[in-house]
Amino acid sequence: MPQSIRTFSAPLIRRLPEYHSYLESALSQGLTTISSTAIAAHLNIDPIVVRKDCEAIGAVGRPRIGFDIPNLIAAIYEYMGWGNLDELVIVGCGSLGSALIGYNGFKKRGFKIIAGFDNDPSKAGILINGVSIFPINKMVNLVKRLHVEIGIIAVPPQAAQEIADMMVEAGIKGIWNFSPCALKVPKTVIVQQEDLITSLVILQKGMKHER
Amino acid sequence: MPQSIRTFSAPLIRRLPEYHSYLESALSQGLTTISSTAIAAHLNIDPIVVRKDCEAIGAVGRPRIGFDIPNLIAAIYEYMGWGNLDELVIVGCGSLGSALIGYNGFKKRGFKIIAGFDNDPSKAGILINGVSIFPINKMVNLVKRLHVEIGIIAVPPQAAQEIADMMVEAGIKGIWNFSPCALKVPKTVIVQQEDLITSLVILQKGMKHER
DNA sequence: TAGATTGTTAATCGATTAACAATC
DNA sequence: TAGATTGTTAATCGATTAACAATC
Repeated sequence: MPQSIRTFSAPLIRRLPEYHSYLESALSQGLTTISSTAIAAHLNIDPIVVRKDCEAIGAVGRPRIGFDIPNLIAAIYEYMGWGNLDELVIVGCGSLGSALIGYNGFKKRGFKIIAGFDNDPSKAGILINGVSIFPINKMVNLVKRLHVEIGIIAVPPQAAQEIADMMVEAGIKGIWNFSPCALKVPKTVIVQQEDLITSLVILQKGMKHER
Repeated sequence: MPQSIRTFSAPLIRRLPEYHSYLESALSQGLTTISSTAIAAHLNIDPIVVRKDCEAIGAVGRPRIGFDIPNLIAAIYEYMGWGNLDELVIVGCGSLGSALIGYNGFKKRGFKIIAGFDNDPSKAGILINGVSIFPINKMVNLVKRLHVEIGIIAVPPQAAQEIADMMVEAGIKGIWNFSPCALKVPKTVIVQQEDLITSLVILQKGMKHER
């Protein structure tokens, strides 16, 4: 089945890395096959979900035996696109921005922050975790020239829309927005809102609901 | 309608703060009422969604006129619980943990980080953004004594399960987990997984889907 | 009144869960 | 063979979208 007609589903994308990490550990323990039941038990979810997800990414198992672990790992790796490298730029190099630049998890998943931008002139020219920081007025040209398609916004909310406009002008197609504010962008540009506090409220509400 | 039988829905919780921020700006421009259509147009969503959400939080509008802005703001404030103060502790004060401790957005939404813990002895006793950092072996007692119910985990993945176990022992009921790994906890404890890279992959997949 | 907007009931859609036949 | 597990089809559930009567 060609990639293009596979369905795209956020819950699936969230679960696959969890399967992957468990499969890696199972493989390192010498196992070669595993049942959906076993994966599900370890992750505390329903086995049917695991079977459905395997089906969605095109992995096939064998009745009575389960799934071949290396195959399943490869299918997840392929579906998640961890083999391709995607380059990112980030605008806003305060404490959150710096933490993102310093985060090691990007590389393993096929992402690389190639430049940072900040409106504080004293930051221009410095390196954070090996990434060069530029003044913000260099952003549009640099992004155009390097054909970067994903931009991270980690600036105060009042500055976020202006940065988003610049990113759109620079040809960015996807914005990962850490500012708690709605951005106006053309329909061709996708915004992934990362409102940390909202996640925390969802946790809090979930706790009250549970009680 | 009492709080307890209102439905709990994550998408709703995500949208309400966006309404709130727009309502605040409309109010500061001297408006006193607003239609769901106007809110929806500004946020690029369907007006029906806005009306449904208003209904869910118990706000009532008037045909032809719309919703009273102060009332709607109050209803959101109440539903989100921004008036109550919830105390948090954080374990792991590296760059991500420090960025969270330094983040200003908690206060406005009724959250406060009251202590940080780290296994690096050189950090014991220091202040980050006014928050005291303690050695990790003080965590269980302090959390028990202060009856803190929410814990943040911002440690490397290989240490996350151990910290989660300690938190459960300390009586924590909700864990906000920034480590990319599944945690095993009793059913009475809720884990909100905050896998940053997964959000980025969802953005990336959305872009490919769009194209 | 006329018409814009709410509130409500029904339809759609997607994801999860259930049931069960196929298969090794 | 017997039985565990897959693969598939159907049912459920919740959220979104649509339709429309009520109302100011």
